[in-house]
Amino acid sequence: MQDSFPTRVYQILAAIPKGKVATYGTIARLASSPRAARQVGGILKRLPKDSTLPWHRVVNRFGKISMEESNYIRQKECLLKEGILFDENDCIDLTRFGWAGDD
DNA sequence: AAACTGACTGTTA
DNA sequence: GTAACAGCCAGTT
Repeated sequence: MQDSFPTRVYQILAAIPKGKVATYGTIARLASSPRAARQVGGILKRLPKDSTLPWHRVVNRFGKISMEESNYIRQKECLLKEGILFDENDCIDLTRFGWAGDD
């Protein structure tokens, strides 16, 4: 496809199965830029207000939410609501909930 | 157009 | 085992 990077990220985001999470690296890889993990975060941070994309399904490679506290709480709530569980360290078990790009 | 920034990641110290 | 450093690359100013 010829879409620009953010567009690809949006489409990948929309493709994350409910109850799964993707790391920035995974999304970057699927967006054909394996080293642009950072940029994925940059895009999510500046997501358009009218976007209804499941941005909350994106965490860092440790399965940990990587943002300031206010949004952190909001994201965690969303994930819990989708059946994603956090361990005592507030980390998601990526071996269980991590999305490999194939459901 | 050039420079700065960052919701990451992998490697070294 | 934790802490710091450096690449990375696309968005923003």
